Amino acid sequence: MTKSLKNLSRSSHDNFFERVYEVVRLVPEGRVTTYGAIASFTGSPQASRMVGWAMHASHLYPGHIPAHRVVNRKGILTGKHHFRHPELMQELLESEGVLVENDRVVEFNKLFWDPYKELV
DNA sequence: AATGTGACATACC
DNA sequence: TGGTATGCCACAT
Repeated sequence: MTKSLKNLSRSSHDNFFERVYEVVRLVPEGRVTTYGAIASFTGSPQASRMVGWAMHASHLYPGHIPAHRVVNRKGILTGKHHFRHPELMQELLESEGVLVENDRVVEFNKLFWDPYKELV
């Protein structure tokens, strides 16, 4: 993908992105959440693509954003190719105790961290 | 200024 | 069951 994203580094005013990052940062180790859940929770239920976009740009933002804990609604590691190397996402997850099999989080239903349920 | 393109999700053929 | 269309929003062209 050809997007340099360099301009994002100046966007300290990006509410949407920041709210996304805020939620992602709250995901505990050993748990995972989804693009859709974050989109809903941040007020734009249909902006899940933007959450993916935010993850892609997350390395340009201050602080640590555990982008590897965000998967799609089936628990598939759709974003793995955007890490430094394709297996890093899985490695990070497994280092937290999240097992991954065929690019899918094992027991995704149990490990799913729903902001609505957890952040009341 | 307008159009295309996504680490997605849903609704509807 | 499976492809297509669309919403969302930022960025590239």
